[in-house]
Amino acid sequence: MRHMFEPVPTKDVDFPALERAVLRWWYEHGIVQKYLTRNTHSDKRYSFMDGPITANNPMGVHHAWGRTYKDFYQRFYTMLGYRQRYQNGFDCQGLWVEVEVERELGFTSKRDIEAYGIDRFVEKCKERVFTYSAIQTEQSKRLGYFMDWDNSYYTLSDENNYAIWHFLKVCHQNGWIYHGFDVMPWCPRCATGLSEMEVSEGYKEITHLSVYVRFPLEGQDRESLLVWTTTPWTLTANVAAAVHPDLTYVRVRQNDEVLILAEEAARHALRGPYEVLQYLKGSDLIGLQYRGPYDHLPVNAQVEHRVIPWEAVDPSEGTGIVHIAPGCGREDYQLSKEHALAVIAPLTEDGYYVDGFDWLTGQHVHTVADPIARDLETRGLLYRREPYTHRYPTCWRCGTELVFRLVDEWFIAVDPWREKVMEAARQVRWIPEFGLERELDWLRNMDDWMISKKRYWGLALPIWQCAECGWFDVIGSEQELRERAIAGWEEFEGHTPHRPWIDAVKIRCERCGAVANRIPDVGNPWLDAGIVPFSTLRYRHDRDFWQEWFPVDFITESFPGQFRNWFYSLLAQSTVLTGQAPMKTCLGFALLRDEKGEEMHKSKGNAIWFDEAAERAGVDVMRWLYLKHNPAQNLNFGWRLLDEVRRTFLLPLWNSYAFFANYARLDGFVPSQHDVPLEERTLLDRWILARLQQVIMTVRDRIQDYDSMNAARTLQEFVVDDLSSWYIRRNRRRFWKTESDRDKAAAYLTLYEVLVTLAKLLAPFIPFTTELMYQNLVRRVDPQAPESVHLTDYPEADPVKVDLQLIQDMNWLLRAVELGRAARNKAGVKVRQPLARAVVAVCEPAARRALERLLDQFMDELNVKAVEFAERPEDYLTYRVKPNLPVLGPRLGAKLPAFQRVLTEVEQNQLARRLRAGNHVVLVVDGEELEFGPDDFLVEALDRPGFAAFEDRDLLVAVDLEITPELRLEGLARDFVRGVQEARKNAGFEIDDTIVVVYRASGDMAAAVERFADYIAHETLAVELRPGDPEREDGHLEEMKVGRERFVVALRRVGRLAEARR
RNA sequence: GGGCGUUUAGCUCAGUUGGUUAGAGCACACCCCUGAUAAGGGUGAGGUCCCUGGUUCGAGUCCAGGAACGCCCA
Repeated sequence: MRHMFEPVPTKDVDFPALERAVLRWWYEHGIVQKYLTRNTHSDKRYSFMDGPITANNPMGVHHAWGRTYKDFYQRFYTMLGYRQRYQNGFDCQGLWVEVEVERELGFTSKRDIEAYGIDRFVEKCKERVFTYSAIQTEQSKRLGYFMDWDNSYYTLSDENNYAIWHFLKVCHQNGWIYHGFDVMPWCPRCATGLSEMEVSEGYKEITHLSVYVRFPLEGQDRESLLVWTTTPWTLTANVAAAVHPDLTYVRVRQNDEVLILAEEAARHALRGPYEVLQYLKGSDLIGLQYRGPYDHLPVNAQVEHRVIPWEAVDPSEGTGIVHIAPGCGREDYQLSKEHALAVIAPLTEDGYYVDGFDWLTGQHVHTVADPIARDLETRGLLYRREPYTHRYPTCWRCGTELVFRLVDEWFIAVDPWREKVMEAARQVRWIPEFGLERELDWLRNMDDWMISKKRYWGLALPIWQCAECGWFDVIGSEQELRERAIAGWEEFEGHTPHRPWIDAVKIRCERCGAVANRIPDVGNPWLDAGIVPFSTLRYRHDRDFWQEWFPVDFITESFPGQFRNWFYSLLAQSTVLTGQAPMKTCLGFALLRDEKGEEMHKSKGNAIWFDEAAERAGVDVMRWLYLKHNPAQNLNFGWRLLDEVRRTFLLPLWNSYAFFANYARLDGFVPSQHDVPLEERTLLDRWILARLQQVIMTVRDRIQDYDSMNAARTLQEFVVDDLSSWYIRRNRRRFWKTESDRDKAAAYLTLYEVLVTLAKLLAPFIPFTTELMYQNLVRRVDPQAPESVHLTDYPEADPVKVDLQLIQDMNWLLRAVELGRAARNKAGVKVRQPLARAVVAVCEPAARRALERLLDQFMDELNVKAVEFAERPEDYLTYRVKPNLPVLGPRLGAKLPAFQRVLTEVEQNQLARRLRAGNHVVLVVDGEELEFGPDDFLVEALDRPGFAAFEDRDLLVAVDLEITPELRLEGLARDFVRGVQEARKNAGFEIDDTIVVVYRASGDMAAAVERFADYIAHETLAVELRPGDPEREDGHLEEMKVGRERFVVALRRVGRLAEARR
């Protein structure tokens, strides 16, 4: 028993339960640790850099996709003997964490946080990060992800933060860091700006009061530009009016005034009759000065208002003249820089008007639309008002309508190094290839990098600024800060470099000598992630180590978004510090959607959580799904798809493995006790081994090219088609025959080799299932073997076993078999019914040789007693070509009879073949050459009487349909066997139970059972087969019907074959 | 407005350097096989390979122009 294989269950296999057991075993036996250290002394190294996962929530199935790639490629290189770091990373800092903590604490604004205490709040953020990084670690382990989990990096670490300080210092030394302004979407309730991503989540249909307003021209009497806006509050900050320079505008007289607007807009903007006085081009209006609607406010005292050009003006809505308020709109602000316009910022953080706005000062931005409209009306500036419904951004947290607000922020100028970083991007191999174009497009067009955010939890930007004179400096390290600190160091010492502790430290203004404070802003979180190739590779402290691992060989992340986030920050920071890209290959993958292709959302109820998927479907199924998928394509994830993977791949693999293990166990087969040289094995044995070598070569090649999709497809095809559906099915009898001869050993050895090799080949894909296979197949019988499949070497192809000729020959056989089955199918003769002969017509000598070589397989598979080769396919399948009268009638008219005569004279088979190939033919009808196509004819295929044939290009297979009484009895005997086998199964007998069969049959069936009794007994493991009265017997009773024949059997278990054998 | 991608069977997708008659899975119909397989196989039906033009002996594949959809940027 010691060296026997374990039995393998095949009924209702609970893969998730098996996986949990394997997982436990791995960690109990230190397998992961051994995996991590098995190449410690290798001179080959493979450098993978993990993009940090946001440690803010449990893992989703979309994370599992990326983490499967990460694990997969690292496992492959481990099995190839490469030394690696296996370091995972967590992204810790940023608003996303703050938002969740705010939610936990029930906060709604920054004021709540400040009241609570920034220090306590920041600690809460850290806590949350550690909570979820621990959860994600456990989930990743469940995924089978082998990493050095105790060595994970956290972007909140001191080292990561100080490494960014170093980067910013270098930027500052180059003079790239500056303080500037920008206009951004702002939630007045939360008192914070929102990123683009946040904004895009919160669009709603909202109806606003829109107004048409007169901007009276300077020096003209009762003549105005007509402008339209959906945000009346911004009129208080108006400084310009924009027109499209190429568009046609009109001056129109209406009542006692003149209005100017786009010609195209006049019809929908104006109310009542009007008279066009003049047409002009937009460019004619540029430079005109006008009186703004709120010139009388103190803030507008010095502001000049004029008309400027803007190509984006669209006359299909509004008036074709756009009101410009640079302090209240993003494009407006951009235009203010181009045209040197004044910038008026009317709002406080909370959305109230600041001083200088007269009666509006102290009013809230969301309450002033109507008062402003009334005010304009009173002063004769309102042309008309109109409710307007549009999609408008709201805060995704609290639903408040956003406004655009001018804020002061810190930037890194990018123009000085834009070209260099583009060059670095070109050094990277992008998968898919279009990744390069995307990245270059972003790099070409990106604005200066805004690195500040007015929040609490994040990188403390190391910028100290003098409140007196505006001087600022960037601190590059903790040492530098300590040296330059003039106050607050004691307060800070012992804390992480975060707010609020870091804020206590002051330095001396080098320009005016005053005390300089750290600016209160925190950093952009992509700085945190982009510095990782430095911070985690000891760049600041151990350059040799860094040199060894940098640049990294491989990174992989979901690409939508990352071109302007991680990929960007990686390239940018590395280019600034080293002038080169930090990675050699970047594999991007698309988005994970639900089964219908829609985005998964908690609120929609279509989200699938990782834990749920792992427990319901199992992670090997998930991993196979991910690895088999085309990464460039969105993945429509769902239960049906997971089940399909289980059914179409994992089960056939498992059942192949179970077949071997269970029979080898019964036979007491021990691989090491047998040796059958290749040349003594059957053709099928040699064929499956030859195919296996091909598979090894292809799979290695595909993985090395980061093409898991085609590696997986190759393997699946091999497992399902070659191994399960062909090799094992064709060879079953060799395994369950009772004699233990050399042929049986050859079969076992062959299947064993294939399965063990497959376990290793598949180990990086499906680590759990392959471990189960390996433990049973290898470790049970060879305690000297590596302890785990994940400690073995990746298989290498053995050139001796490659046999291309045999593979080619087998392909001929497979094709011929298919045709034979199709022919039987056509005639409605099932395969279980033996037939006297098949006829094969082949043109190619190579094909005939191939089939002759594999003739026994052909005969057995098609259940025929003999095979003949024929020269002329038309002897077995002839064609008749008939005119397609509804088509030809109208065309040929009176020539039709002549045409029909011609048709009977041409060689029908040749004509048919040409037409079936889609070719046109020329026929001479009444002395005229006419061309005809396949649609002009009806082609009928006729079998030779007594035969059924099927052909495909250069190969035809026909079967002789004559069923002699002898053949019929044999067929019935096989039906009887099939019935008894079915009954055995239904009775729940073991495969090696021997039985007594009592049956009742009549007519031909009775004759068949009698005639083939030995055969039946042998096939069904019946020690006794006796006619009688099944109803009165003990045991399992079953009634069967085959065609018109009925029979009843009773089955009783009497012993076990295995006992008899041993 | 610019960039990138996608478009192949009802649905989801493969399709190598241009090369027989364009494939798979799901779904549908009929049939078959099965003591490893609650699996699987065969056949059928289902195609304007988005459109137009070009290169070529030959284009789903290469080139040009266009359309629809998606993502990014403005």
